[in-house]
Amino acid sequence: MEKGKRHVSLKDLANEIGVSISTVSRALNNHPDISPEVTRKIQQLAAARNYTPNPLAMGLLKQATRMIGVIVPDLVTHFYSSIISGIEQVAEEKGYYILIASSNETLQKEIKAVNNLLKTRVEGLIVCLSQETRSYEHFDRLIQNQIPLVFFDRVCRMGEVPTVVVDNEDAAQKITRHFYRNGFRRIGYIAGPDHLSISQERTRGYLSGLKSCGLEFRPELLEKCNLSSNDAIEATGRLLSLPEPPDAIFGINDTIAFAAMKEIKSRGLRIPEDVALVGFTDEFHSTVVDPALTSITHPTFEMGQEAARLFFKRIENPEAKPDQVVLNTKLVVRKSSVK
Amino acid sequence: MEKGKRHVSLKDLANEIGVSISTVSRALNNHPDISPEVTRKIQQLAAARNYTPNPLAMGLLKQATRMIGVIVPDLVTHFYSSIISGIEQVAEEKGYYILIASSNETLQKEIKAVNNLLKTRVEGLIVCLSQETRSYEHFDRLIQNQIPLVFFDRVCRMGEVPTVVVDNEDAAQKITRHFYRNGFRRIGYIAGPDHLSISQERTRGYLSGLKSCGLEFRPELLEKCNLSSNDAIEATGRLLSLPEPPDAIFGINDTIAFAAMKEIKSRGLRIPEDVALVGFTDEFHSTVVDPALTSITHPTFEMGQEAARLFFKRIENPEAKPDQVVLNTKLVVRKSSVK
DNA sequence: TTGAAAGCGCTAACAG
DNA sequence: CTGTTAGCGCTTTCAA
Repeated sequence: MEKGKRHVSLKDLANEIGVSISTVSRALNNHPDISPEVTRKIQQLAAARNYTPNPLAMGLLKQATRMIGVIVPDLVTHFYSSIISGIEQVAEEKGYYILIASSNETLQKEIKAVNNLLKTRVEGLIVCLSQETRSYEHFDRLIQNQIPLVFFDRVCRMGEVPTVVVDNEDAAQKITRHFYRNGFRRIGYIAGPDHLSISQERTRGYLSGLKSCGLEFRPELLEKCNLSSNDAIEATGRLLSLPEPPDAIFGINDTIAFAAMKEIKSRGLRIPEDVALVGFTDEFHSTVVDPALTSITHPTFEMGQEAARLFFKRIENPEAKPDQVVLNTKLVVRKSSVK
Repeated sequence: MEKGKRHVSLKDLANEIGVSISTVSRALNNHPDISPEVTRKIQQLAAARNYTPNPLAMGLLKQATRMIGVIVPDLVTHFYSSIISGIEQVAEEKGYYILIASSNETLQKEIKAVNNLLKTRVEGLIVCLSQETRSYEHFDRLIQNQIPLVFFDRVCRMGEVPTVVVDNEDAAQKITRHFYRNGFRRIGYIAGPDHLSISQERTRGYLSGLKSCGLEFRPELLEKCNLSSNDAIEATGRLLSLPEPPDAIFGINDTIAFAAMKEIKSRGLRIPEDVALVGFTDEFHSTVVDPALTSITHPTFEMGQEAARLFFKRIENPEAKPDQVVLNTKLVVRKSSVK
């Protein structure tokens, strides 16, 4: 290996042994044409020299980079990092790498991430939409060009693109009924932006949950916010300032549940005595807050795994009808919602 | 562009216009040799056809992939994801991508991650050691081969490798003194594995802090644990079961601080009345737990930025003496440590 | 059984 | 001003 070069190439091996590059290539691929002894010798040298095939060269040749782009709304929320871990696990098994980008919940950065990832020649994308995203041209381009695409959690273009979601309507219904069973009657709900699939579905579950309990829907108890902590705090404030404030609230995700908890406490109200609270959060954080938070836990790691599996299915069989995987959630009851 | 091909190449453009590939290449690079009108025409077509240079080809040619490998102990802790965001931001400015791998706190996966990332021809690595790592051959190989390497938070081979850390000794001293000032005298400390730089340094700060307050060091108040939640719970248990248990505890990181909080509460003890608690955590989680947790906050995002900057410095000037950046922490006092 | 040559997409030295 | 050629590392015909 010449100095300055950090990786051994087939050429280096070929020169050292005194055979041609193609012989080395074949030997390393266990091609039957090459004599066993030559093969052995070459493989030994390759191991000794720490040879690994250059993925750039392979990529050029095969037009396949073995890289998947993953776009999430943010990196620091446990929900997404856990999903990423799931994706990574399955990808690794297949010898793929993932390139992670964050949209920061903005459409602009999402579009940029799509473009950047495509520039790097990822073989396809696994995406959770940003909360701002309500036009989908940047994804339609991919669909037209047959670039493998999978959505999870916040999805669009279902039917054209494989998706992994949880049964959001069911989850929201479970929460509403749980409140009812525990004696709460003025059930408030802090939703997200209307155009998000998860928000719509959970709102639907909230409404049908109320209905099935024989409760009337009161518009003032349904608050909306963008998914930021600050906005959620304000939304909670509005609910609590109502002439007849709710005796129970559920927040559409992690961020909102915690924000609501902060705001309730900061007003000197007790949970669950004055206001019960349920959120969508993970196991760990739910138990560390006080009172422990009743919550819908997502099977995040599995969501990631499933998304990756759908991705590979897509690569292997691009023409097949896209799958729609729906995972189940679990309502874990803790102190925050039981008087 | 032939069908089936997902990306336009110089050749495609060249054929379409009827010039040579090199003319197209030069035009796109604004080479002065090419006539202005030809340049304009080519650039227009390239834009229309959505041409982007193939990074694989460039990588092959230039022997530079513009990718950085990042290895962290885990992905789901806010501390690391926030650092990653910082790295990513600086990398993006330089037109670099990062490839993230998790060691899962094990040496075995760390070694594997190093090898895998090198296989993909990343230009170098930015790493936080796993808690198990006490032998460094896998990094020495990189150092010998002049492959750019930066360590952050948990570091080794200082002097040979640029590092970014916080002033851990100072931080631990701050905590100890804070306890003392607030009337606590039996100050317990839950450390991590001995071989970790952060653990050593914080222990040193704990000891010097005690000394400067005129307190005697009691060995039974210094507990060790691996950095898992369960182990931290046990360590806390041991402290609390002491004949003379501590009236204040500080935990070496996020995970441990939360675990300690759980264990203290589960024994029916009050914070801070029975036991005061201080941790190393981020802003957000510190305020959502109850009581709000006094803590040392790391400038995580800046740590990431700084690590990336050191990395590029290394690439640009491989011979320079490696920098050792030390960032400051802040003690944010909340309810958990003030009676 | 092995080698030579072409080609994946790109740049740069060399010709014209 | 533009085209030809070689080469980055690899696989795969085609020849021998």
